[in-house]
Amino acid sequence: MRSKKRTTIYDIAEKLNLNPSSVSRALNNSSSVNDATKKLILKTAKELNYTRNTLASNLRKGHSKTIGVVVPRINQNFFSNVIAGIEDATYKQGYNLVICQSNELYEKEVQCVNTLINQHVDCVVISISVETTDHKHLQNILDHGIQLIQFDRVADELETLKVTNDNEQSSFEAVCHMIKQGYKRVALLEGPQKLNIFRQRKNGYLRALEENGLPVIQELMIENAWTKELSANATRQLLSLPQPPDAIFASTSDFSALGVLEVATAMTVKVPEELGICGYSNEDFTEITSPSITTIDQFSFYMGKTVANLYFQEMENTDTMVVPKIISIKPKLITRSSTQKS
Amino acid sequence: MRSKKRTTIYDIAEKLNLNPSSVSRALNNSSSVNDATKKLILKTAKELNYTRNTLASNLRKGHSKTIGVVVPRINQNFFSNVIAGIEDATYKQGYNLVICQSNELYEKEVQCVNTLINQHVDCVVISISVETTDHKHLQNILDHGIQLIQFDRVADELETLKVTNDNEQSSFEAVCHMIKQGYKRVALLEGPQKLNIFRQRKNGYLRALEENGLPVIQELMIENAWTKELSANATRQLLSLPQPPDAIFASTSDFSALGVLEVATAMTVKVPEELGICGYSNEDFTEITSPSITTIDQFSFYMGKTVANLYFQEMENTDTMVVPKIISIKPKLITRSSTQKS
DNA sequence: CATTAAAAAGCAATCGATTGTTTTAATTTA
DNA sequence: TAAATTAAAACAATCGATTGCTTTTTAATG
Repeated sequence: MRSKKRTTIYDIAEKLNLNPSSVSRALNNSSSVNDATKKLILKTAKELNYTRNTLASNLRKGHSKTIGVVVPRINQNFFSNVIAGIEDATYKQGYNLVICQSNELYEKEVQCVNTLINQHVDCVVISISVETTDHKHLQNILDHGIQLIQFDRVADELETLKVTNDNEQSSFEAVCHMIKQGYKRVALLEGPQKLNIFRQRKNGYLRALEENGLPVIQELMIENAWTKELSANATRQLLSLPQPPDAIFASTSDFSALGVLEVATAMTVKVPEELGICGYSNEDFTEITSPSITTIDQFSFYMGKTVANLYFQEMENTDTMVVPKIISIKPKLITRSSTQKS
Repeated sequence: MRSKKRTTIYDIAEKLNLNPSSVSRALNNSSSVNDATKKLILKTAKELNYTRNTLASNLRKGHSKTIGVVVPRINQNFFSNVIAGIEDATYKQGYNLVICQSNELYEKEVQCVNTLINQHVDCVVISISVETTDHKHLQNILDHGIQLIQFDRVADELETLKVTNDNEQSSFEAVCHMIKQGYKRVALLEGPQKLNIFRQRKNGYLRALEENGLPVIQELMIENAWTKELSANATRQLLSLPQPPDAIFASTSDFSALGVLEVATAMTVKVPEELGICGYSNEDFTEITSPSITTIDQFSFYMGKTVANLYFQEMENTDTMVVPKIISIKPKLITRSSTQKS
């Protein structure tokens, strides 16, 4: 099994009494090979079951036609959709994807990045882990002359190509929507503020309160409620307040929103009449809970495509300097029953 | 950006007035390099920001330390979990993953496979598309001396390493469970019978009927109901029958089960009292529908790990022949409200 | 028919790391 | 101190494809 030798251009050359270079050119459809011999070479290649050794080819050519992707978790809806989007776009260009997951661990993220650098990928696409505050490893990518595109969770300090969601604006709109529905005490479940996306969402929330002339109430803002369980706990705490909120913006995820909904139901607090709920991400299940959950769609698949296309675009300006560029995608508020107070 | 030249072992050698071979050996911690020089080389390598060119290394070594994965869709819970499992296991061994998606298209699947062969991956892990009936491309993998592992949706005819779910048994148990709950007319929503997994599930269904002395009723078995929409249609059709079923086994997926549930609710058919529902896959949402949906857990993450470990195991028997081997994982029935008739 | 231009094929270096073999240097033994 | 042994480093070929340059062959032109 493992010792089977593969056909190379030398084998083809030898069989046809030609020079390997001609074989190579023929296989690359160069015009400096006679059509007849070209046909002959192609035929023989097929006969001998030849396939190009991409390793050798890329080594010679100086690139790998490979894009490395690092995400916290592959099996998370948002990320797997982004990856699917990237794959969709890169595949057409003959590029391959090498996927790594950091598992939200800084150490593993650094390892992943190093592996990708070793692999000589042409580009690294990354969404950083929650633990990541230091960016030496990202700088290292750049130092190796490798293109770097950050998406979603990006390191603001590092000037690179970025594709982000406009978290601030979408959160603003979500909270405005809730206020317009008549909710007056809107609570916020925050994610780790280390991550810029969660800071932005908080800012959107604050701006919405402000623009609607509502006070900012500290006890209605719960830090680090970014899992279903943490959100459930937070909800219990919030609903037991002397002055409980009449709405909760689970800015971290739909899973958090789900946690809220479950606790509310358990405590016989009526949603949406007594409590409005808004999540984030538009997971499939938000449509089918009862009541269905208002949320924000991030266009994850499209985001992936955007990332890929950004790379190909930048590829083309060979000689010009790389200018840090940020593409911001505007997420869409999906209003559902969980916020239909009226 | 793109013209930045990377440090090679030659650069290090030149700087230290040594031979590249010594540098290489030092970096590989060979014993035939003096400890002092080894340290010096390592230090210089770090200074010059050296990283090994895996392309060159692999070319020389004759392998790529890369595993190619082909799945119908990356962003499908089951598959992304399997991939996460594979990644988890392979990462530790210093292997990389190249991921492709066939989008359920035969043509694209063939293309993916060819790319992976070109890439000289060490192993291809595949779950075939719904369109795939022909297996030349898989044979081709073998012919190139590349290890091949099929999982979940496998081509029975091709003798390779396989990791599968025991679909027959789990379906049998699911239907038995429903019958035990008192359901007497259990309908079946089938997937495309081209795929062996769907054939097996049907067999399990049939065996359950037989062993419980229930008749097989043709009009209760609906072909090709493998999306939410198709299942919804099928359900409408089933529930309008003069003698409608009192339970539906949506053997294709939980999404199908969801379709069933929605139609039942719309038609004011009470679940589980008047209609039992069982899905397949244990998607997250099955827990939170009302009622929650009985389903079957496939241990997808574990399945991925199993695939990876199978490869590493087989790696070790260098000289022995590869014996076709099948690892069958027993899925687990998760009983929930949607089948609690009593 | 000789000369020139163009087409086709061959030659050889290159990408960067690895590794079997040889040479040199250092150390040990007689 | 010379010979033998061992350690360390140098040399050179190799993996397979690509590509600039040279040579050979063929076709075209005057």
